[in-house]
Amino acid sequence: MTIPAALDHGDRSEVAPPVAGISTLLQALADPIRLELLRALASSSQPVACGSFQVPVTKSTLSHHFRVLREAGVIEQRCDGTRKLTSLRRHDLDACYPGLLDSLLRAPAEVGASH
Amino acid sequence: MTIPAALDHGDRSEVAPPVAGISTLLQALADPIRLELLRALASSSQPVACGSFQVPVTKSTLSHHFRVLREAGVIEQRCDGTRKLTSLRRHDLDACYPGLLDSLLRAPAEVGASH
DNA sequence: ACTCTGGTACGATCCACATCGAACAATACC
DNA sequence: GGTATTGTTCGATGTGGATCGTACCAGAGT
Repeated sequence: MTIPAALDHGDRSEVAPPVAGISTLLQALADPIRLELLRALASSSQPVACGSFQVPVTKSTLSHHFRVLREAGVIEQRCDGTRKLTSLRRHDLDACYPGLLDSLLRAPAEVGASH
Repeated sequence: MTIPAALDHGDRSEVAPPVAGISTLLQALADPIRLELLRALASSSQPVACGSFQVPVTKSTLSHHFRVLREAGVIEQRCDGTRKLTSLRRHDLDACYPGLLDSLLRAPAEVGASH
């Protein structure tokens, strides 16, 4: 079940942790800001740098949100020079919770997620 | 989208509130206890009395959880003599968030949801 | 070397919430 | 009437989390 060392690209600094349990996952996704981040990530095919998200929080708070998403197994981040590219772990999520991500993305976005 | 008054049965003491927004809904379902309640409700075809749930909390806390679920639009409750029968608003949920409920119920239950 | 730029880490603050016990309300039963 | 039974409501409490500012760190560019 563990990834054979020969197949695991050694340069991944952060071995993707398992996707979290369902309540942890829901908790991670229950925050409006994080939901917005999820949508942004889902709507872009390429990994996105943390700084290029338009959310009304400071960068430290943003960093916190990314940590929560990462620890819940929702996203993956790899360093690229001075910035960090974030991408959705769509495949893993679909494997663990089939249909969940799709149904969330299909849901109408929260208008004015600021409050 | 609002229900025409002529079609809305006036005798419903609790006019089923609209299902909440996605983050509120996720927040409501993120709690392990409430997820357990959801599963119990989903697995029984008939409405269930509040007291007959086997969760490790006092009845006041249980009442609180039911209130959260009710206000999020997840459940519906109607009085029956001395007890209150709770049922899942499966249809409304499926209408608002297609696939969400199914994917949640398909997810593996959190083992020992007690803590 | 210095200086941006992008991001993390740490402390502090504030607020929401899960929990409890106790008091209360309403129905059923004797 | 009284007494269970079933739930709700109301403090009070503790904990977790969302937020911020500041300090810090690592690359990239000059």
